[in-house]
Amino acid sequence: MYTDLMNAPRTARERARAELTREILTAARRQLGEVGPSQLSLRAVARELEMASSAIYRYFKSRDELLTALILEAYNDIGAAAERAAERAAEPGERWIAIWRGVRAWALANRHEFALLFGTPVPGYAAPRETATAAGRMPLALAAVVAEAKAAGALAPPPAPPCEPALIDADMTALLPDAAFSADEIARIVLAWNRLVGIVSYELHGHLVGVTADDAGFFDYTARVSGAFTGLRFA
Amino acid sequence: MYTDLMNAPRTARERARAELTREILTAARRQLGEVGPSQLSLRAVARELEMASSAIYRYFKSRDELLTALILEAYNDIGAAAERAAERAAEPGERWIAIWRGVRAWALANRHEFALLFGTPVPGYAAPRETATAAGRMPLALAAVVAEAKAAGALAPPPAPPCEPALIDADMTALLPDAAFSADEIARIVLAWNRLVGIVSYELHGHLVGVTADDAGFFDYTARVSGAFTGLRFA
DNA sequence: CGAATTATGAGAGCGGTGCTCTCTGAATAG
DNA sequence: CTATTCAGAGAGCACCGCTCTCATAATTCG
Repeated sequence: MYTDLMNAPRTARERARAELTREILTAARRQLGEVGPSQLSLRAVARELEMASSAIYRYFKSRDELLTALILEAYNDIGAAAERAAERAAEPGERWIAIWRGVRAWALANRHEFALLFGTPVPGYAAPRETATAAGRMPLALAAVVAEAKAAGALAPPPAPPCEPALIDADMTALLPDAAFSADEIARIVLAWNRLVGIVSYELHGHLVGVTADDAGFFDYTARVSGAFTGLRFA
Repeated sequence: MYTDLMNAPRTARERARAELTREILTAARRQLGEVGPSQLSLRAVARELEMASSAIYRYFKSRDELLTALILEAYNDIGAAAERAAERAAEPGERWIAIWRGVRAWALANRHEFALLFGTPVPGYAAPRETATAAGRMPLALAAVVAEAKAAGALAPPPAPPCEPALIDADMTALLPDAAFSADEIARIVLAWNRLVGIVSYELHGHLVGVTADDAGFFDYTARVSGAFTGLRFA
């Protein structure tokens, strides 16, 4: 089910299958953008594609599986947005801000996808193995900036109490290769990542109305403060 | 609709109405705890109460209104948990940690309610006026600790770039009365509040699996780091 | 008190959902 | 050419939110 589209289809049937799978996915994504995850209806997707609703089940064995596929796409999408933003600036501090702004812009333009990734998990959903790498792209973009600063010797010493190494998963240190991050540095990157999606979620969900007066400005402030906390220096 | 239960009912009808409204609410909350917001079904609540599903609509004119009532309850609940936790410690640093732990404990024990408050907003929901004060109780408990430290002259100067006053809503400064907080101090409290629900959300949604090795320990680290960022001093 | 009004509950019904099953026809494999 | 696999359609099940009508009970008013 939801067979990998990249394995070159040979027969006409396989080609048609791959094509229709993509069509279902793009139609679903379109509708997701309009009505949000909870309202996304398999039957509506089938209607848009002018096929029987039962036929969809030949391609995705449940609504949850369709949503999972969309989650994977969205993770790659927001990760790509972060990576693209990172390329638009050279100096670590500027790169950091660029990534933050890029992620926020993506989230504002794709709020339902963002909700799908970081909002309430869909009930029947369990993250498959492949999701992890896609999900890691965005935080890895942040980590790369810190690694760059560290390599240049421009990483400021941590201000507050340090994080004990035992609190960080061993897989995590292994996942960040070249930089040889300390546990404390990893912890700060994790917190920065958490802060980024946290503040965007707050803005998207309306928790900041009557609190902040300038969402974009407060976001930039948050980005700088969070970067400084991670050890970056700003102009 | 969803008439205030506190206005003393006089006639038998009003008494019965108030009673049944409460029964619906508690049944709904029970089911919410089991299946989560998205799966909460008005018909199932009606079945549990052995009444026709259509009769529920005499008390809540839609599923969204029922959810709104549950949101209000949950906001007060988590706020009360924070306030109770605050009372269990005297010194500001300990109070801060106590509140954080209290909120986390509440969230772990009421994950679906927590999702209702800080997860993806329910589609048809628009926060009514009364919700604001209930929603403010938890962050206000945090602010109170900072105010206490400030009054005692024990608030450390801010480490990183300050927040410009223009970024904070005027209503917000007016809402925090006695403490005469600066915009920068408010911004830090807002960020601490955002961090608290952000890190709990990450833990609840599984974004920390394979990242942290000890959720409770990492949470405590986050609480300390966040407190220090806000200006508190820890032993 | 009796009549008029109002609030409440039950039931049927509408259009929607996810999902399963069976049946038919077309593409593939041997 | 035949046997098998696979894609699609349709009917149907159980559930959902919500609306409407109708009868009955509680309240208010003359």
